[in-house]
Amino acid sequence: MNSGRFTPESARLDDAARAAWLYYVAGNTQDEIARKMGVSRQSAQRLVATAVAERLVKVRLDHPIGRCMDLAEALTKKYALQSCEIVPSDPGAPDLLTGVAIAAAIELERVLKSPEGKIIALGTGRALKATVEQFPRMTCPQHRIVSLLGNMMADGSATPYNATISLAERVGATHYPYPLPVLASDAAELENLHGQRAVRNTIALCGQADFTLVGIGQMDHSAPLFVDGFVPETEMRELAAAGATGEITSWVYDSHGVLIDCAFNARVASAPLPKAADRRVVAVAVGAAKLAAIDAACQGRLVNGLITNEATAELLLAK
Amino acid sequence: MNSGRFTPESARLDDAARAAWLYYVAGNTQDEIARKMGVSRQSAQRLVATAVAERLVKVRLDHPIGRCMDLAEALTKKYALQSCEIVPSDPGAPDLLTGVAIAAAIELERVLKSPEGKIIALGTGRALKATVEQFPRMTCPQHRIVSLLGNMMADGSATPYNATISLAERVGATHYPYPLPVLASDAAELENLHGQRAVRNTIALCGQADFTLVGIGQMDHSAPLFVDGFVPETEMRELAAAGATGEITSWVYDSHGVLIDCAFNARVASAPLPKAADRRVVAVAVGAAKLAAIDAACQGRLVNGLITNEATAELLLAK
DNA sequence: CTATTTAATGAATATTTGCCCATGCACTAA
DNA sequence: TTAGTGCATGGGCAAATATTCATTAAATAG
Repeated sequence: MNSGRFTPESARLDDAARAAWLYYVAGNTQDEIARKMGVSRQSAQRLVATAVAERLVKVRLDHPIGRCMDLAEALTKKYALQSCEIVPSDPGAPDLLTGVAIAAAIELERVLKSPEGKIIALGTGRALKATVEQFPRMTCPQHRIVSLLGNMMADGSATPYNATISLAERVGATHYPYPLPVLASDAAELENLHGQRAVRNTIALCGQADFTLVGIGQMDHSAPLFVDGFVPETEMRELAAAGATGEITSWVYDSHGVLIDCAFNARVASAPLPKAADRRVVAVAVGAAKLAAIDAACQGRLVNGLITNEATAELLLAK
Repeated sequence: MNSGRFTPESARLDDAARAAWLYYVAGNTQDEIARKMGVSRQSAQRLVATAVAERLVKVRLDHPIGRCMDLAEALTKKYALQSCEIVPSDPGAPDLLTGVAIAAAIELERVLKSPEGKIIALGTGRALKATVEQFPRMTCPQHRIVSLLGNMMADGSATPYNATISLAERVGATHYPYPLPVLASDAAELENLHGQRAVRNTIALCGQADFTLVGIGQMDHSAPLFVDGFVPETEMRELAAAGATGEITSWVYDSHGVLIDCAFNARVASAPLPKAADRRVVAVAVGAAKLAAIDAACQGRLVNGLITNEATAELLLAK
């Protein structure tokens, strides 16, 4: 079935999807698929592999693993969370994002399935990007998806960890990107930027969000803010000295989850973190490096929901 | 790590879910899972197999083709078909023939790629014509292509929906047109026509066809037989009164797919529809107007293969 | 306590899958 | 037209997975 008749690219994906269906849904061997589709066994293998690589194949596990449920309950109690989801860890790869990404996608899906139009606010980062990649294509134009912060550096270049646009594309919703850099050069410029009408509107939407999904950044040498080049090493050291423990949408907080009153936070252009306790603000974060940052964010009620994995959950409870 | 904390059964499923998670989400080999969970490789394999058998693992294909394959499977079951192919619909043009034409051409191509000489029997109509137009030029003179019916009207003029000749030209195979009108004026003339040596030979070939591809005609006011002028309005009304639901190569059948014993069918000059269940008889048909006709043809086993589109398939299943 | 049945285990083996590489075909630029 | 480049193809083989089967451990009845 080597249909190269229309656009070759979409035909290739069509065939890949078809092979993957025969493999995963119908339970054929690759040999049978090869015969049925009229290609060689190796080609059939490549088609199946393509479908996986292109993320056409989504696997999810429909079983609450007892250990994870226990951990979720314990964390909910410890931090007075509204929701907590723990996925199994791979002991060999405790920082793997796929698992939590699937869980977060399922959570998000639940919100987006609602027939009433909702406002979804998203942060940025690797965890958010992985979440959106797990998201199936669906049609729900009734919702609005808004970005909590920009992903531009001061010079206008962008980081690739933008979740809002990809998610909005997948679900066909209207979306509101955040048309500012992450950091202003000083408080005066910031005021100027925030004066723009479109920006004010976007920030207002963020405040009304029915569901807010963010990542959590640590503030050590492996900090996303530092690694991605938003903050130079000198400033990182200053922040560390001021007690900076973690960061959500660039707002830096201390070990109790209280925003630090400092020059850096005065330059942060992101939307304010939602205060209202009745809105769902969920963090997706995994890894020992983020431990203190996650603990602080939960303590300080910066978030009221957490999606993480078994290994991280155990460390949090041992803290 | 075999947590035997609660009932042994739920612990077993917990372990199965965990193993499946490590396998499908984290991408471990069963060997690695065995080491991590402290069991033998075989046990790890059994855990993964258990999770699949217990349907804990849900695989979803995030591609339009996936939906089509699900529909194909459902239709195959509903009508006990040997083959079923569903192509995506364009919601804006649900009756567009291009998609099914490509699918039918691919199906045909597979048969013609065989090195042994095959006999291919073709009907007529817009769907068949579109199919042949999608057919690539190839050289396979080992096959014989035979027409299941004529396309002349009683006065000798021809409709343009002839597939046999164009297909034979494209592949360089010998072909056998059907040198009769669609309808004889009465049973006596028909007997006379069928007595011709060439006609008898052609009909015999049709009976031996390895692959038969036909269209399906509806029998309402938009019926091809009526629109193309083979049947006058008065006779259409008579046929409708007799329960005529659809038509394949002009043989008219009722809502259960049983040929109607009537004056019209007694005048049909086309080759008999293949009876043998071991020969592949595939219909190409699309559109809400043809719904009842397709349903009846499948029910009555007039065909054992179906090529249609998503929209039509959904309507058929809802029937 | 023993005999019998049942289920679980891992060794051995068969099947299936993944990957590398030589080959050849199509396309491009000269 | 031709040489060059890239890319899909399928053979061959190693790795991974599934299955079979004999053995052992656990459960149950007598």
